[in-house]
Formats: sequence, structure tokens, C-alpha cells
Amino acid sequence: MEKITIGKLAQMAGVGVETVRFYQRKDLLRQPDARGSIRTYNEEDAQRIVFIKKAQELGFSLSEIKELLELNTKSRVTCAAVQKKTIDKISEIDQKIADLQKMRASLVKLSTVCDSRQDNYKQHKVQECFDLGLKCDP
Amino acid sequence: MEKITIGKLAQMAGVGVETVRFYQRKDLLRQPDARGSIRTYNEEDAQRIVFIKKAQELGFSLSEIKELLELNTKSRVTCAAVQKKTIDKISEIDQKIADLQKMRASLVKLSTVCDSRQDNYKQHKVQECFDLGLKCDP
DNA sequence: CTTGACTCCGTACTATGGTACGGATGTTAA
DNA sequence: TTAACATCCGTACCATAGTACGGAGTCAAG
Repeated sequence: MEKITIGKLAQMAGVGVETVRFYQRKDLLRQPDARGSIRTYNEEDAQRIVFIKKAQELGFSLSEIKELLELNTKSRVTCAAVQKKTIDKISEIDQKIADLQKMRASLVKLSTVCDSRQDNYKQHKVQECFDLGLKCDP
Repeated sequence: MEKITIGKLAQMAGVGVETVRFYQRKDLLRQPDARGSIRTYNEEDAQRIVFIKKAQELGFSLSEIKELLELNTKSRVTCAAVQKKTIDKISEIDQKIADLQKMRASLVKLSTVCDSRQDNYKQHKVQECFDLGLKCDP
């Protein structure tokens, strides 16, 4: 196991050094081992940051992400409590997937219409578009 | 067609009046018709706000959402340009769906483990957890 | 044994996405 | 017609999620 410093970690995870320190302050990342006064990190810390970044792109806030991460930690209270949260999160995710699929279908429709009539799109009126709630030009 | 005022609109869309005005300033919502000096809105405006809210939950920023909405507007430049953006958005969405599915699978695994051994979860070590990049307790 | 790159830490600043406030004006129901 | 309530508009404030800064300490190479 090699000694990973904060700069190297940040680079591995694709974030800035300040972001790592920020996550530490927010308890999203463990307090790392100190080798002398310089802290050292490991591969898992990098993966955790990558997870945080991905989860953010999926619309979870840092505090939600913290909850997600804590589902998988020694600090579990009771099984029932963890299980409830887990199941709630799963339906949240199912909802997100369903919404994304609707949005995707709308975009596919949009691209197909566009494709089928070379470059005179302006003249055309799309009938069904953003199924996630959007109507089109009348 | 009934006259929808800003307060009614906000209520329909499940946001505050100030949020509507904020979206207007950001050009996410059209400048509404003025009936006298009081603006009036329609059903479509409400759907648009609902779309914005959903898209936010899916991890899109307001400026990305603006782009999405503009894919479907008279202000199209060329078909090719719209199509490129549309296709890019579709693969972005596919990536999000894939990530959510990984996250979902991890949570399902977590809930199963928990389920299978009543309330002694603390003693147990989960082996595979957050496929989106997280390792578990060793 | 010093130079240069990196780390630590606190504090301050920034951007995004709202929320709240307050005074003026508009609308409506008793 | 007037009280109650909504709208308008600008400005100020807020939380979240970083980003920048500056001074002091650390470390490894030359």
C-alpha cells in the first residue's frame, strides 16, 4: 500500500484538493491517517469521492449521499431502520429511472422527427415532446 | 381558458410565487400575458414548471434544463445542431440510468442481506455494496 | 542546507437556486 | 367603498457546494 497524499487523491478522483478537505469537514470522508503531520489516503477514499460525484450527478444532495453511505457503515442502529431507508431509497431511484426514461423517449422522438426532414425543421411542428410535462409549439 | 394568476400557477405547480418570478427572470418561463397589469398564465406554464422541477431532481442544472427546453422551441438554428444536442442529451441520460441501476442493485443487495438475519446486522459484514464505486467494511 | 513543491488550516469569497421583505398598486367581495 | 388580499418590483438575504488565499509547516532533491 502506497502513501497517497491529498494532492494525489484529488487527482485520482478528479476533484480539487479543497473539495477533499471540504468533504472531510462534512464527514463525507473519514479523517485520514496521519503519517507525521501529512495525512495519507487510500484507494477506497478515491472510490468514495467518485461515488459522491456520481451520486450528485444523479440529483442527490450531499446530505442524502451521506445517508446513502451510512447505510453501509458500522454505525447501524437496527436492521429494521436500515432496511426501511434502503427500501425508500430504492423507490426514489425507481422514480428517477422512470422519469429519465420518459425524458429519453421524448428526446428520441424529437431526434427522429428532425432526422426525417433534412433541414426544414423550423417549419415543422412537433406534436408530442417532453412527456415529463412539456407540450410543444401549437 | 381561465385566467391563472401567479399565485394560482405557483400552487398548481407546487412551488412558491417567488420561484415563478425567479424562473421568469432566468428565461426559463415565458413572459406571460398581461391582463391589465396583472399577468396571466396557462396550463402549459404549470407543466413547464413541473418539468423543470423533475429535471432538477434528475441532476440537471437550470442552464442545462434551459437547453433541453430550447431543443423544442421555435428558436432552432439548424436541424443538425438540434440533433447533435439531442443525441448528446440521450447518452447523458443513458449514463444516468445505468448509474442509477447500479446503485439500485447495490441497495437491493444491502436490503437482502439485512432481511435474512433479523436484527444482528452489526455483526455481519456486507461483501459487495455500492457498485458505483464503494467498497464495504473489510 | 536550502529551494521549490506540497500540505495544513483558517477565513473569505463565489455561484447557483432560491426565499423573504416591504412599499406601491391592483382586485374583489361584503 | 373600503377592507382584505393578491400582485408587482426591487433589493436583500439564505443554504448548498464548493474555490481561492495567505501564512506557516513539511519534505525530498540537488
